[in-house]
Formats: sequence, structure tokens, C-alpha cells
Amino acid sequence: MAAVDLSTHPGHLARRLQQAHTLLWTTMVSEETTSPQFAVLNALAEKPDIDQRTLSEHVHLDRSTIADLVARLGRRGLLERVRDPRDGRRNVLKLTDQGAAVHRGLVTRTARMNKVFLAPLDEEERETLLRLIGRVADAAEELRG
Amino acid sequence: MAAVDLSTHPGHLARRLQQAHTLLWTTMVSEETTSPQFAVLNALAEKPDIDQRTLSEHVHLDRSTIADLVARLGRRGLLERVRDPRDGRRNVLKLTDQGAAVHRGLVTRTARMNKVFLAPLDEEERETLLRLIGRVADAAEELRG
DNA sequence: GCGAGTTGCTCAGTGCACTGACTATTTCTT
DNA sequence: AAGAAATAGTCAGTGCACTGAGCAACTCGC
Repeated sequence: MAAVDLSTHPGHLARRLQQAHTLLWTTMVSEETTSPQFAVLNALAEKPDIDQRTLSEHVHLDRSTIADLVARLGRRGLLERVRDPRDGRRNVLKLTDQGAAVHRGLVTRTARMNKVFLAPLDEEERETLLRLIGRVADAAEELRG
Repeated sequence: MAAVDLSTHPGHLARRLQQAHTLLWTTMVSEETTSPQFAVLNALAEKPDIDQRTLSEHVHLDRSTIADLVARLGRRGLLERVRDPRDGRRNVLKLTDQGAAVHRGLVTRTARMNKVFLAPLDEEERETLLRLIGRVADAAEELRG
């Protein structure tokens, strides 16, 4: 009675999309390293020696979520967390050699997975999908500032 | 070094989209009832007296996730969980009057929120976005069966 | 009708993700 | 230079989401 069709609700679809992605990720990319963890490794591969705050902005994650994530990656020896001598509040982050190696391995596997994931769409549709999601996400993030 | 552009990665975008949605949801729809909880209420409004397994298929959630969710909604008095006398394994679920009332209230607020969320897109783009996400999600779910 | 397999649910464990409160450090103001 | 404000990080609490193990109840094959 008065129920709604969830397939027209972007939030519900977003959750399903992410869920489907996670599933494919664990089978095709890695069982140990998750997609958000890869995002962190990737950000540090591009910009080493940043603090957790800056990192959280790069990967669009909350600072307490980042703290957890970084702790896990640190425990696995993939990154180093050092107190900044110039500013005692900051933890400066850097990939270890092992972390860089893991990142390199994941880059190719991730590319392969993305192909499979987007296989149902043709080239133009893929671009459209990524562009539209990006616009909606950007706009919603603006609302917060 | 050899870092990748995450804005071309559907998984990362999906996470950002869902994150942006959750944020808007808590400000525009409800602080108590989450989007997945609404999905459950909505499914039960449409089809009462189903068990958790069937429900989990309707809303695309895992059985153990559903168990948690249903327990929370039950604690708040929004639904009833009764052992099926015909089949002692099943919990039969049904909205309470209060649950139905909460659902009704959320339907209109959710519609309003979806408009704001998709405001950056024109009508054609909205349809396209929802359709493309749906196709990718459906296809990925097929891979599991 | 009985054992084997299937099905529905629960529970423990792990990880993502947020808020709100707190601590420590730095910077700004006067 | 001292107090106020801002900043970086941690911690507790809640909720979503999955896997894998286990239990109870039902169904099927013979």
C-alpha cells in the first residue's frame, strides 16, 4: 500500500552499485586489500608525506575512518606513520617498499576488473555514467562545503 | 608514481555517490531511520507477511544484514517478527501501525530529497543515470546468481 | 519412516563510515 | 607573552555489509 519503486531511487541504486562492485573486487582484485584501502595506497603513491587530514580529502573519507584504515595498512606493513617534527599534531604518511609493490600489483588488476564491471555498457555509455555520477557527487559534496 | 585517476573508477565513484546520498538523507529525510531501513519498510508496505529471506532478495541485502536491520526496526516497534506456525524456520514480518505511519511520512520526504540530489542533472540525464546504474548493478548481480 | 540434504536464521568476526566528544599542539589576537 | 581559536588525531558509539560456522526445522529419496 503506497509503496514506492526503489529502482527509481538513486540512493538505493548507489548502494546496489557499490555492493556489486565490492563483490567483484574481492573475486577479481584482492581478498586482502579492499577498494578504499587501494584508494589510500594510490593517493600515497601519488603524493607521499601527506598527513591524514589531507589524505582524507583526497580519497573523500572522514578523518576517523582514515585513522582506522591507516592503522590497518600500517599493521600490514604497507605504510609508515611518523609524527611530523615540524608540527606535532600531524602524522606524516608514506608507503613502504612493500606498500608500493602491493599498489603496483593492484593497479593492473583493478583496470581489468573495471572492464568487466562496465562490460554491459558501450564506450559512450561508460563515459556518460562516470561523468553523471561525478557531477551528482560533486554537487552533493558542495552542499556541505 | 604510476598512480591512477580514481575519478575514472566506477567503484570509487559509487562509494562517493552513496556517501553523498547518506549525508543528504540524514539532513533532509530522517536522522533516526536510514535509507536501508526505509527500503525494508517499503518492501513490507508492499508485501507484508514475507520472511527475512524473501525480504533480503527484495532489497538486495544479505541475510545476516537483514537480521540486524529487522532487529533494530523491531526494537523501535516499527515491525513485528512472528515465528511461522506452518514453517518453524521462518520469521514472518509485518509492519505495525506505527511502522506504516513512519513509512508514509518518509515517502514524501524521500521524493523531495531525490529531487535535490539529482538537481544538477536535467530530466534526460536523470533517466540515463538511473538506467545505466541499474544495468551495471543487474549484470554484476547476475555474475553471482 | 528415516537419513541426507536443503533451507531459514543466528552468531562471531572483520571492515567501512559517520557523529560527537576529547586531547594535544599550533596559530592567531591582543 | 598569555589567552582564545583553530587544527590534527584519537576514541566511543552506532549502523551498514559481508563471510563462514553452526543450529533448528523442513523436504526429498528410497
